[in-house]
Amino acid sequence: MTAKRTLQKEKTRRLIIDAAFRLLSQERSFISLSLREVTREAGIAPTSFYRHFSDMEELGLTLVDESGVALRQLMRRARQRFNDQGSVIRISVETFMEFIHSNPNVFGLLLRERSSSLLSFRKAVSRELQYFVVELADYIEQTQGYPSTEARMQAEAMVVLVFNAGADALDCKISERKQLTEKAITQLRFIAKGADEFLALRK
Amino acid sequence: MTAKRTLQKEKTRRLIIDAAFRLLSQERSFISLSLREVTREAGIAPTSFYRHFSDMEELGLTLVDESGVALRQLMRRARQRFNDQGSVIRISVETFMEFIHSNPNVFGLLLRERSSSLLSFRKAVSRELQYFVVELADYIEQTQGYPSTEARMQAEAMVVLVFNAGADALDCKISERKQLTEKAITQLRFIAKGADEFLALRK
DNA sequence: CAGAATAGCGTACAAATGTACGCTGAAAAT
DNA sequence: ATTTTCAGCGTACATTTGTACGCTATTCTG
Repeated sequence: MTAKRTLQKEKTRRLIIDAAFRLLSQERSFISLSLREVTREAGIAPTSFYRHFSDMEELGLTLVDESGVALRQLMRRARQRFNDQGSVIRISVETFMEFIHSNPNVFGLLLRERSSSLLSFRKAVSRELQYFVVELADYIEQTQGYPSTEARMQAEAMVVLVFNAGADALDCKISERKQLTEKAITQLRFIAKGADEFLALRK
Repeated sequence: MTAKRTLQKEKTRRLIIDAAFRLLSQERSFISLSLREVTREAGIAPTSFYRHFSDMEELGLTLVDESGVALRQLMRRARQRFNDQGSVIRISVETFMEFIHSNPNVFGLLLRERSSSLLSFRKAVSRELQYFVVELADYIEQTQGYPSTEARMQAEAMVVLVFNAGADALDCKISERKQLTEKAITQLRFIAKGADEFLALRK
């Protein structure tokens, strides 16, 4: 058995990851973090970092990945609510906004690294966003009976708009977030109605 | 008179600004540029930088500003084309895509600093984007007769989507850009049609 | 239990950074 | 003509960075 060691290693790895997230939360982009800074915050020696990640890039990709997991959990939660109550659009947007409110650092990471200077980061974020898009497109395809191309376009537009609203939400007073949410909802309704009309005309 | 000196100073200032743009063009975010790097590229001594900017931040804001000017010029060009030919949406998107193609560094700056870790940068980019939004909202208000709130929302959604398509365009092969453009156009048409329907129902 | 493996540490070093300080020569002001 | 101004430079220094190297103590393997 190799239990104790593996466990301890996992623990230190978590220290590093959590330290990085903590540093990110305070208005800093991942690229601006230094290896030493992260290890300092984690309470380990700089060189110990290499026992867990070969690179700051590797750590960054791990963070993006973890953020993606958090987002997917959110999606599931939102989908459950569809069945119970309210409009799809409203529930989706509101769930997303709640997520941003309670995980600003996680969302902030995805937001910033979406246009990172490192291609690998951009690709990683883009991949995470695709989960969102695909899920939503499937939903649209099934409930509205749209062709998949159009469903995909609609879903993509919606995700982009919600993501953007989230970015605005991070910078504005919490009192203004409600308004921001309503704006996003209206914009998504534009799209939903527009796609509907668009397809009707094509028949 | 104080002509010769002022002129020379202006010239060096341009050297700095152009050097920064040049460095940005090659897949680097502004934050990652160092003062020394910029002066090296500009061919001046590091300390000379301070004769022109107190800060790298001040230089960055200048770059955003100059990019904004370039964008506004673009808007004017697009508006002229409205009168001649084609649909508003198609012309707008295509003009934008052309801009990105011929000024990837300028667009890249705005794209990345939109979610910069410096609040001042985010505000600056946001301000530049507002010009776009206001112009478009006015156009919609006048040609379609929408209430200004809805026109604004529609314009904002459109700008966000086009901007996003631009981001994708930077990363994909040029052969795929045409497709990306068509997708954006379809998405904007969703919005246009949707807003129309939305307002019709409210009457 | 003896020996191998390895997580984490401390030391060390070269490279790069921002910027303080004082100088110089040319342009501007007097 | 003399003095003042000031853009640009060179030197200098304290910080910070990434990471190579070897040691130690603990855990795992046989």
